[in-house]
Amino acid sequence: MREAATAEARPYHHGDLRRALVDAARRILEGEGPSALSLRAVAREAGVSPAAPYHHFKDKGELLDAVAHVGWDMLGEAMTSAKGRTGDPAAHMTEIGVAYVQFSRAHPALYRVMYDCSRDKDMLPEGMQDNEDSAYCQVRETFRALAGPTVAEVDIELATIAAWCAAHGLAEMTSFRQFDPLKDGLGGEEGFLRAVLGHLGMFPAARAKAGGNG
Amino acid sequence: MREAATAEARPYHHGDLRRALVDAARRILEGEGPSALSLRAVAREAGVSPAAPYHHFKDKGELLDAVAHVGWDMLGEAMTSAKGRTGDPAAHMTEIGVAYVQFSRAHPALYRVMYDCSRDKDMLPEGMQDNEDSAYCQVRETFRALAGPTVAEVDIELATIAAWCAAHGLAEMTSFRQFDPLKDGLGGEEGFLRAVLGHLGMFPAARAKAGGNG
DNA sequence: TGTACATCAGTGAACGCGCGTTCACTGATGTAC
DNA sequence: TGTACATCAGTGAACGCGCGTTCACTGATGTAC
Repeated sequence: MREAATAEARPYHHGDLRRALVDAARRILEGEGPSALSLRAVAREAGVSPAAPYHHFKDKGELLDAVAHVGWDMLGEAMTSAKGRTGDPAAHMTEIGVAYVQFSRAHPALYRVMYDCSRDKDMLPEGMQDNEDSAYCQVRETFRALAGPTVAEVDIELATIAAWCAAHGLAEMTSFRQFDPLKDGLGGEEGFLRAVLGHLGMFPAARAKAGGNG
Repeated sequence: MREAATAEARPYHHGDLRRALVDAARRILEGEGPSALSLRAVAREAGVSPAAPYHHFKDKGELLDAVAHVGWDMLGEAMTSAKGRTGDPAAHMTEIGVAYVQFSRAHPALYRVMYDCSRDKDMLPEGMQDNEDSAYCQVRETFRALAGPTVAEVDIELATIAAWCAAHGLAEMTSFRQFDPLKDGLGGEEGFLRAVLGHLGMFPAARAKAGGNG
């Protein structure tokens, strides 16, 4: 709000334009989707000239990277708190999976940007890298805790990838309207998510909750 | 080739411009990726004026839809022939899954367009619709054959969705370079695909082939 | 078989648009002495 | 405490670009008689 285009008496120096630009970009994503996210539109939304962003970002790509970074932070936090919401370790993976898809549903345009940024470079997005605190590592450590010491490292890695693929696929599919009747029959979207995850083998608790059939 | 920009003695009337435009679009996708796919570029590639496509397509979107249509046809065929390549019904799902991901790897830009076309409309892409011959129905019928008559319809539907999500997620993840070492350790990309699918529960034959661990 | 004419499928120039980026500039801030 | 000056972070106009689409047009084709 403070950074909106209607900046009445903003001083010449903004103070925190970098952050304001990232926020403006997010607002545009929420409101108009990824195709509206131009550098000029971001500057406009932040109430600043089209050249101003260049004092904070090398080019458009660098701004997008910053936006994606915020997105991965948000997703990581959503996953962490979903995990903390249940005391049952066996349910951790399912809760993380549900939280992942729900994040993508709540911020579809941001979610798109998070992957698009890295796809062009054929590089893993930030949240999937082997950093200390990445979202991906969170999933892997959850698997490791569930697996115990006898399971081979490569299998933990593969299970993590498999779960990630499933969640990402579900995140992209869930938006399609044709699934609405099915969702209604399963108690809403969350019921649908748990039912699908229950069929995926990585999410045993979801399977139980969804009725144990299949 | 015949429709390429170097059209020496093409007659005034093209004869089959509609098809030539779709082919040109596919050539652009293969060579330069989705971001290069403008209506003008397609016309250029087909050796025709920028206005010519409007005699065959209402607008750019309609051309893209036609390109996506071809893509879904190709994918459906790839899945059918993968299924036919093994006599073991238990392996059908896995072979279809591998074929799916391999198609996306062979035609990454086309694959993107196939989904992008429908995402904007929040509608299922063609290949996922409940048509007689859609790729999606092919998967569902494969599940139905494996499941037998006691399994509830909704579970067949959910299993189909789950498998589709997993395959789509894997298709999008497999391109990331960071997985290359893992692929090398698993006998190349196909080994990697089978190993990940083997962790996904929908693909029991892959699990067996990948070593049965996990 | 010839001819008039409607229709089809192209051309090429032009429209307005928004984009990413650069430029010379200027106002504000911070620092050395 | 003042002052000179370097640096920082903005401005606003302009650049060239490629885009989707429209327009009046024209060449080629097909058809009725």
